[in-house]
Amino acid sequence: MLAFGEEVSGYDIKKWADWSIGHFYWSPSFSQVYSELKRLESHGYATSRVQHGSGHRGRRVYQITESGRRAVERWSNQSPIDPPMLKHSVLLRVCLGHLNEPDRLKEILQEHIAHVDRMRQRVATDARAAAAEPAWAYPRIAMQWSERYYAAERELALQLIKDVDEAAAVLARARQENNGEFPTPQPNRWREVERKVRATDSAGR
Amino acid sequence: MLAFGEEVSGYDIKKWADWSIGHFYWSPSFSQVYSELKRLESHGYATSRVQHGSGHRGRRVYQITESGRRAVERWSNQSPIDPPMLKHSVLLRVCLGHLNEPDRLKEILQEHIAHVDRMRQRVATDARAAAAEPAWAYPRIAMQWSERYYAAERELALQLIKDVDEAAAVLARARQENNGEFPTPQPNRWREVERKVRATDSAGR
DNA sequence: TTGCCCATGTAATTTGTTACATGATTTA
DNA sequence: TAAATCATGTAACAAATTACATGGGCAA
Repeated sequence: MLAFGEEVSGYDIKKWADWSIGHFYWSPSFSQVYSELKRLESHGYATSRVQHGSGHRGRRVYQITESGRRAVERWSNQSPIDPPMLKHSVLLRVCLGHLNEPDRLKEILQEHIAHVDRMRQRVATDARAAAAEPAWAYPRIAMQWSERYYAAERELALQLIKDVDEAAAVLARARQENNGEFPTPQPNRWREVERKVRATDSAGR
Repeated sequence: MLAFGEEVSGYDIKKWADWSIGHFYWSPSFSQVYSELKRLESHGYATSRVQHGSGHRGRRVYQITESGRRAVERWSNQSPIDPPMLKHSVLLRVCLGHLNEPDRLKEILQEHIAHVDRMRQRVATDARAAAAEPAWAYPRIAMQWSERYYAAERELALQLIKDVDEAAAVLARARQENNGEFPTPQPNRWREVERKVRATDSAGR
């Protein structure tokens, strides 16, 4: 975030992260921001000074160095693009759906949708605000992406609510044919499947 | 994953995680799987035994206990539903777009799309395979969700490629008006914006 | 018969969070 | 003037990865 050239404090960075990149990249805790800033400085990627007076009790502000700018540019241009990492605990619950009542599962999905809608509203407002500064042109299109991402997330969750009924029906039918017991998959059945899938997968390339 | 009732080893779990859960929840490293299994056992949530012979050099397999089943059921039903966590380094690069040539940025987005397409193909095949086992009804709809998620990701990236041109144009124009220098945002300008946004945000609730 | 993948783990390290401490400033 | 928020940090802990070690089975 220092790469935008502003002189900012750790507190600023955390707040800004919550506001913008937090939507598509997790926002670190305050304590980590502070310690990473120190690390950046020790590597010569940033310099710091303490701002006194004018209503502050000594706030340390950081500024990127030329070496730091080059390093982040190098990262952005050349580092391998690793796949996005997602930890979607709601989907994890769906995957373990047989442990919940279908209605409870759908309730959880509705709550999830409500949260997504709130986030979408927020990022939409922020994206409009970002339009005021030309320097924020790229952060702005990233925020617009987030807005559309939340919209997609909503639609996917709605579809999933329908699918829950279907899965519940499949399980109920299998249970009947299995004397009321939850059907256990054939031991290690998924391993054959995975092997077969991987074979056709590598053949396709 | 033990909650499906099968007796599995750490290796099995890791492979299965890569295959299914990995699409919507990150897949842990082998070493973590092994140590977490030990922890589960120490808490009485699972039992283990060593399988000998038949082409194995002593593989330790784990099975969930009743206490473990109740614990995961409790988690799934009652634990607070925290928001999904995303770490999308491609979007991070877009956000830092002013460090790259727009063409390089679009190249990165194209590579990302290619990766997404591969993953989508894989999960689609896996989801079809999962249809064979009634016990996999819920994992299956989770995989179908992943398939649609990848489809959405693709569309979002395509839109973003268009937006990059727009942002590049905005920046170029601002640079001209700024004697060829990259425009720096007004110091802490975003803080006012954030304050204003938050104010209207809380008023809305 | 050599090299590769399967399989299981340990140790060291990195990454990131929570809990706590502290004081200054704003606002109700 | 009390409570909330701004602001900066430290210490302890938890989560997760990488590097490494080891041996068995299988295919060229």
